[in-house]
Amino acid sequence: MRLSQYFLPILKETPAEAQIVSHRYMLRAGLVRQASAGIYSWLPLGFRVLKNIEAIVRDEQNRAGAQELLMPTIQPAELWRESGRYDDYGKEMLRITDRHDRDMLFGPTNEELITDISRTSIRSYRQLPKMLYHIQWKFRDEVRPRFGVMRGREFLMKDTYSFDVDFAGAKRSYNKMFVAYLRTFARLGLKAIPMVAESGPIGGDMSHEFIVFAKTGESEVFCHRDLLEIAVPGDDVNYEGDLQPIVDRWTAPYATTGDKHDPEKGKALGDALVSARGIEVGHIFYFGSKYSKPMKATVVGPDGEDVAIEMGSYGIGVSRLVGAVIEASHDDAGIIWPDAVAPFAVGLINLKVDDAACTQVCDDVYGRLRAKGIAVLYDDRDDRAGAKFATMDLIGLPWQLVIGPRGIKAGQVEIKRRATGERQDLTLDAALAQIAG
RNA sequence: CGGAGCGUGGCGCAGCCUGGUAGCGCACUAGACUGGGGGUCUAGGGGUCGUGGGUUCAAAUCCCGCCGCUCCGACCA
Repeated sequence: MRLSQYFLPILKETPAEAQIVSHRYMLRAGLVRQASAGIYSWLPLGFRVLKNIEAIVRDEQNRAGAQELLMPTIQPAELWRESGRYDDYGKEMLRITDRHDRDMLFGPTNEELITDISRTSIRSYRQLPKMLYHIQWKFRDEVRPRFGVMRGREFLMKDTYSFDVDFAGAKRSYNKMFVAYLRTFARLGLKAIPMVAESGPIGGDMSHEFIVFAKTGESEVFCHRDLLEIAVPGDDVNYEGDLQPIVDRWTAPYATTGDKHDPEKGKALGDALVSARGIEVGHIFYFGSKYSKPMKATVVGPDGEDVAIEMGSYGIGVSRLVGAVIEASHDDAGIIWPDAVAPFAVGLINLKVDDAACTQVCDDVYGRLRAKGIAVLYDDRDDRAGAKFATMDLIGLPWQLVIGPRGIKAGQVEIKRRATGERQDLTLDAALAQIAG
């Protein structure tokens, strides 16, 4: 993409409303624009990041055996009356009335819908287990939206729901998602630690929040430092095998969010205790028959008796992750995108567009990179070198390829790794080889 | 939902206290000079001062209502 033609509204000054670093950079780098409190438009650069994150989330869900579907944003109130949540949910739920005066709502979550789907289509235990997910916009009418996309009212979320005939099956589903989440966040370049979370109405230990450390995190968290060093399951992980040892390994060390912290246990860890602020990027939990019972989602079991389906739900805040990644990866000059989510892999800087030879080389390099399938943002604008460097640093592309008349004379180009700031003068071929990695 | 604050060209702000010609920086347009870390000069365009009412000869400025947005707290992926 040629920057001269790209829609990238960069802000030199920080908008007054942005308090935390990810929000500031998302506005300044032209990723999003606020439409209303807690509601954002995604501009081209931000949209690319959002889609990259979504693709990784999707890939890992599929790998774990979950199947994608898509449920609507607008739901009938009727289902929520069945589960009893229509009255319980309160003002966070945006209620709507259609032209026929029917009560509708903008979904804050999808348990009711998915339970309705399962009860009409899954009749026998032989059809289980199943894991279904969707990636969809949700709306929660937060009293006080803040921190940009980190706590918006409208947000993109991946929700998986598992269906099993008994607890042992539900546990296997839970473990699959546990492992999938470890892998997903690692691929996004994040170190996310599973922590014991509020277990909800069912109790037990099958509820974990996945937390990313960040100075601006919204809640205080505590964990054993060993958790920061455990290797994430690799591509070869077998989801059909026994995942319990992996889960045990990750859940053995102490790790909990602030509200469940036990100071005694913390003290016992001594130097090994890590206390930090964290951002919740995922939450998995088992809820048994909480919805299947009232909504009569049952299957015929092996013994011919009806049993309520055992369910769990597993969320990842996709849009929130854009903010979380920035919180975890930035410096004073701007964003530092991990390779896996970067909107473009390379920023190509033409230092002197009115130098015919220089532009010739840059155009050629632009073509070669694209031919290799490498996403490149080509700064072909007639602007000062300094301004171009500052823009590239702000938008945080992993590689900068800098080409100017001076280097061309010496047979060299400069590549800069955004994350380290390291710069190398190389021949063009060597630079391209390095970028292609 | 409790407490606090802010709405003035696209963005960041001053002006308001003490009523009297709407201003600055950035961005934008044109030209010239410049050219390896957010350049300089010249000349321009763009604002019914959130909105409705009130006071007054006169309201961005004083008073009241409403709307929007932000911050602290409680709450939440």
